[in-house]
Amino acid sequence: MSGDAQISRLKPGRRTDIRRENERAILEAAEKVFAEAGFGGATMQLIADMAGLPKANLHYYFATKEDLYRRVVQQIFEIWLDAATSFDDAPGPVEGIGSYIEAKMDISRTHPHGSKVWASEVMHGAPVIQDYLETTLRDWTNGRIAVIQRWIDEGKMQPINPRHLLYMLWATTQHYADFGHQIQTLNDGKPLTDKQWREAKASVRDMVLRGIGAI
Amino acid sequence: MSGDAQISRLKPGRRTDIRRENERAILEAAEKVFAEAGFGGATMQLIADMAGLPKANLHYYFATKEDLYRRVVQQIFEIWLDAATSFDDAPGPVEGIGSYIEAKMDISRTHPHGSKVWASEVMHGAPVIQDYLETTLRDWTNGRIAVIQRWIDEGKMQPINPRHLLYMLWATTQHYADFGHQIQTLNDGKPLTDKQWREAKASVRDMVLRGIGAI
DNA sequence: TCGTTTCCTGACCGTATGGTCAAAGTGAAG
DNA sequence: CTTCACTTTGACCATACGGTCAGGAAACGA
Repeated sequence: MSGDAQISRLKPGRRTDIRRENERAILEAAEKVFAEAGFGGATMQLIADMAGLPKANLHYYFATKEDLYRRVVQQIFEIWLDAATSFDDAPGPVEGIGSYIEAKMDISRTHPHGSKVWASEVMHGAPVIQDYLETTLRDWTNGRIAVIQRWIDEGKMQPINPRHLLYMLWATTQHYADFGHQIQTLNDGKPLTDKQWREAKASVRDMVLRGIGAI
Repeated sequence: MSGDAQISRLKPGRRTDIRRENERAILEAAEKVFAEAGFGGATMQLIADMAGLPKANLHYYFATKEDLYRRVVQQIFEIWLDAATSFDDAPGPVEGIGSYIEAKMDISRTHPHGSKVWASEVMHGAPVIQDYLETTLRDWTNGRIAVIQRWIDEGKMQPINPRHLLYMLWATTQHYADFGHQIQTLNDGKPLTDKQWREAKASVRDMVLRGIGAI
């Protein structure tokens, strides 16, 4: 944990805004702390400090540490689901999978903390979001597998196993968030520049699309 | 954390064996607990219970929780380094990268806990093994990049960015360990069978090798 | 057998953490 | 201004955790 600056907290304004603004600041701080320390290593005190609130105030908005954690995990899950819309209404794998990769790479750059929290949650056996895996994610996966299978049947790509293609998409894109520290270290300790991010996206896109015989 | 059985601990035997056997049992239990709970969530008591030893005995062999953790992380790192020998003395990418993928997929199956501990460590900013990243891993990476670049120059594969290929190799293979729980859930809650593992390995291998234009 | 080193372990300690609570502060409606 | 619901907060509590220690048990060499 480095000496990070305090998360910005805007002026409260109206009564309704107070709640929304404080919840937002808490969630933003929590996402960062959970990502950097894990659920067990994170402390409510640290989250409170980063959000610029007394610890007792956190428990006013979120009853328990687990409640707060659950909300953070749900957030990234919904962001990822949204990113998949491009998948469906695409004529073929080049557009569908290509844009999905781009979207997920963008999220890895803009929401690295959320990605890490998700990864941590799944690695620990998904104690909090197991039901999501068994319902929403399972349905989503089966839907996408059907789309990919259709593209295969239409001869638009090689007859690969759609399931393992999905795993490859998740693995390669999220790697840039979850292992961002390792990547940065191997990049002479400096974060990837805009140009390097474009190259990363293009590399992943090209290798995957060529890998499935779509280009 | 599910109600896991106790780690097997063989009979002590001679004086020298006692130390080796107990350290082995502790490390095995620690790997599992750190993987399932994270560093912050893991407790020495739980590791002790799983190793079948009193907590005070853990501190006899490992001074602190961090010492124990460091040893666990080093273990998986060395296992991965060993798996890379196949990379060097290969005539081309099909053999070199192909066998590297197979080796890393095998490790994901046999050492899922270690892989998770590594992932967790890197996600948290590598507080314990940062020096490894900056020395051993960086050197290793540069060496492999040189090999890949040679293959490209020899026309044995497409001119992709070697660095991003390495990231793809790490991401795709380790995904089967780190996100094993998610994969199992999407596999009707059942662990992958031998046949499914073979298919996973073949899928990753084929997609990657085709993706770099090696097949 | 005896002395010495290594190993074992229950009891204990200081600290940090998640969570509680009562009392005070504050904005808006009437 | 008064009222009332919403918000804020310092002080506090029970618990759990990492780590310590002293004394006993077991293995080993002579």
